[in-house]
Amino acid sequence: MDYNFLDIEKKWQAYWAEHHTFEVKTDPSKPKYYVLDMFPYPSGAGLHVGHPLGYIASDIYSRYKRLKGFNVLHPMGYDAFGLPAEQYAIQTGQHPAITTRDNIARYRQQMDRIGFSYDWSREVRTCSPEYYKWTQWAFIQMFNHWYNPETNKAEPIDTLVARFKAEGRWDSLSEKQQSDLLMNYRIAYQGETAVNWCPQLGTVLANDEVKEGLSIRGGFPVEQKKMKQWQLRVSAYSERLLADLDGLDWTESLKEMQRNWIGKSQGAEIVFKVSNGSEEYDMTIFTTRADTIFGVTFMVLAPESEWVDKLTTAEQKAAVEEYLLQAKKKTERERIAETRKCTGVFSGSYAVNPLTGDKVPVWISEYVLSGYGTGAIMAVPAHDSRDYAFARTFNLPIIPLIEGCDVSQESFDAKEGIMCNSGFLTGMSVKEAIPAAIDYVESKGIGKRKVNYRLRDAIFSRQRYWGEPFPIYYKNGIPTPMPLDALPLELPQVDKFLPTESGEPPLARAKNWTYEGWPVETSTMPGFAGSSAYYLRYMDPHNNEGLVGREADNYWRNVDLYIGGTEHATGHLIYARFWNKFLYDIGYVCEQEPFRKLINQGMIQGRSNFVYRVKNTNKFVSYALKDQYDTTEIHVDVNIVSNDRLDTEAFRKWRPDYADAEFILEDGEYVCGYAVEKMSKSMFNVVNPDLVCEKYGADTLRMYEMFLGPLEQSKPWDTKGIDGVHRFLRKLWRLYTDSENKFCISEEKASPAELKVLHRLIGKAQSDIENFSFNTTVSAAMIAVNELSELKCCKREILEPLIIVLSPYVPHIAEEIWQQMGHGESISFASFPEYVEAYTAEDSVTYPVQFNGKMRFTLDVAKTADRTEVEAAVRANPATEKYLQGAAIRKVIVVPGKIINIVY
RNA sequence: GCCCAGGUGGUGGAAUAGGUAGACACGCGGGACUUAAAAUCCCGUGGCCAGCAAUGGCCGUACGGGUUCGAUUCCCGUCCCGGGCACCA
Repeated sequence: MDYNFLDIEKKWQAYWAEHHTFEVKTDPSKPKYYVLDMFPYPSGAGLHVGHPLGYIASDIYSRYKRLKGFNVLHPMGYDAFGLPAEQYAIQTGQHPAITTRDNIARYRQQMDRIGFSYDWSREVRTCSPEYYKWTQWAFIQMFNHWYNPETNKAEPIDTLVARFKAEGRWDSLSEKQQSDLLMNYRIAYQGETAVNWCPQLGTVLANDEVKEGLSIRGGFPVEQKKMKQWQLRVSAYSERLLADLDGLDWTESLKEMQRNWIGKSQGAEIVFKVSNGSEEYDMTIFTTRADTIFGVTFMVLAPESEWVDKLTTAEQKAAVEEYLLQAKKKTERERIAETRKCTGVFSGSYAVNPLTGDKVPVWISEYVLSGYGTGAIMAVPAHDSRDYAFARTFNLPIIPLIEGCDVSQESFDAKEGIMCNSGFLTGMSVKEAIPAAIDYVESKGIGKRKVNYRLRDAIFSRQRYWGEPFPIYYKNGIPTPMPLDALPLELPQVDKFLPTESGEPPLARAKNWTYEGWPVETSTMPGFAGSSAYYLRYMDPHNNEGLVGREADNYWRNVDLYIGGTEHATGHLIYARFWNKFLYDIGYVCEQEPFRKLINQGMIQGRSNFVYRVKNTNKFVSYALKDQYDTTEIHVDVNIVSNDRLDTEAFRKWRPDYADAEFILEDGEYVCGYAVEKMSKSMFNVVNPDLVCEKYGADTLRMYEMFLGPLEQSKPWDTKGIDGVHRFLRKLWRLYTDSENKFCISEEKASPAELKVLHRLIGKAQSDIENFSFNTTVSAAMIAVNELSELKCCKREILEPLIIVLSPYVPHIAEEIWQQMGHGESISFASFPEYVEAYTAEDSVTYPVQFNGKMRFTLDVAKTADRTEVEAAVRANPATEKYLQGAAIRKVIVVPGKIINIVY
């Protein structure tokens, strides 16, 4: 074998590890660059070829930046707390720490084989006490701070206590009352809230852990339940989280996702007088369409609203209670299934429209959410489709407010047109009427401008074992943080990982789960806790004094390039930004934003293969003939299929049922069908990177994953294309070796033609990598190597820069060649070659010449010629005369360097 | 329903401050070397039509219009696929 990738890769991976090649230190003499991958959850299934896609891209970029003279921080670790290990523990009794440790070992082995340039001395695991000490520390900081809306930042809770004291609202309170009061302000606080409760998992889930009323992990039903939970006051940061998006180098679609998630809307709060017949109240509602107030024909309360009790009249009491009961019984899933089915009940009370004085009924309906605005709305059926549907169902009046709009079939929701039926607003456009209406209610003292956000506080408790324990104990029932020197509060041993018989979380099973005799919090933190500040820990992973030291933070600052999946858009990426901003507020870190540039790598999908079994037989019919039979489509392991041709012998051995399978072939072969699906075990389409490395080598794998297509795009993995890349590497190897596989390199001066090939590649590779267009660089490299091998070039002057340019992509082969060339140091310490136009540039440009847009011939014109000289040259050319056939030229269009078009 | 991204050969994909569409690779067909296989190398490969041939013509970047000497690229409309949000007043 000529190019022995197995030996080469083994050799250099060992060399890098032994020489600590990729370990970095803060070095103020060099510019820093921080490249981060979203760290993985180490699942039991190991890595498939889809997982390393982003890691390969970030590794290439890291290696490139090192060649460009940057001090590159490129770390890796594990997001190691999580449900699968815990579920496994419940089933088997195996401690999640053991499962996790084993899975991590497997991940590490698989990653090492691909030749990543991680600084493993900085590895973090979220489940290790040395790490989660700082997660707990941050939680205590959040507990001890409040958000001051005047200064727009977090401040120590003492400043708030001082205010209360000054206002005389403090000293008279009991300790318990003081604690309850402060809970309303703390950034990390405990509060009663409706949560997604999953009985089967025995825990609370975040919204992004629930899909269509089922848990993402396990697919169990999830119901709404009111519970006292730890929460993080993320909503306080809404405006900053929104505004600071503008300065980030993220894709527009991802920023848009976050903007929608934060959901800023500007409107007004307006006060309506409401009366249940005996008592009158002021009820505040929120609207973005103050202009439509003349069309209010009823009001609606959320079923959970506190107004429901006050406004339900004696006559309606039975009906309302019945309705509330029905609403409560419904699971989230049923509510979703019944979307747009109108339900509701009349409360018996009436509200008075503050502008018209009209009396309108107050209804109660599920379509109004308690968590947004004030949990009560003014309904304008003519101009809101939800109000419209409700009005139609319950036969409530609909008053159109915009000239010429037709509301007989549907509402007119657009914010355009001229107002009518609207008192002093009549005649204005909607755009004028909105501020005019708000100005009016403000001047009358019955309302004010108001901005609302959809972003909710994050629920931070999970009733699980495998997470960070809260460093909180209950002194006389008052939640109290532990002193910092008590951290880390380590996870205790428990006999089982299930909730207790009385429904308490698993930590309640721990013996002596107390602090100074007081009970300790039994819930644990959610998955996003550990992943919210891990990028800071990498900067200074062994610091015992703090999460990150000041010097390290000042040097590394924040992540320059973050690569990971788009599935974290509204979870991790919001929480980490929030967490970072909090640490910034308390003066702990020097940057407001954690991730400057973000790239979302696409998913690599599986390419599944099918065989077609003739029903009730053990015969399998080839793809083209399957329509002649009644068949069942069956997934077949892609590892026994090559180029869609089934290895029939391997198939018989695959499963006992198929041992005596018969085949109906076409042209002597069994052709399989295929489909692009998610890569998963159940579809038998998982391709393991270890096997690819075994067969083709890590360099081939790395390059092929890039060659597959643009990084951001989802694309199917198809192993058959890998041969082309592998062939390229062999060709590259042969540039440097003779027919006996002996290394040979010439010290001769390079020719202009050779230099041209090299310089074109350098130019392309550099601009491509800066644009993260890795796939086209691979193509350019193939072209360059083809041309050089045609030129039989084996000169150092060409081949040395060439191998440096390619080294980020194929580091093992590059190291080997670099060493063979006589260098003592790793190629990682080389510098990226400069593009120098050393070859004699051609002195003429070849123009394609078009006639009325049709390409006819080419013309060489001096490079220095300007537009008029080019035009003169083409007019004088005899071929022009020939194609004109006597017609007169109307216009000659010359695009310098590109094209000439003659219009006649 | 709303928001975002996209639609190019048999396949993955190149090329967009408007300028020879299909780079590069896979697959396929043919050939060379070989006892044979593997490996390697060479030639062809969007469709249709004409020609013994070199070659020439027409059509082609989801569909229909528009702007332009010239549109995969810009504008308007339609259809389709993917992603996100989904009673947020």
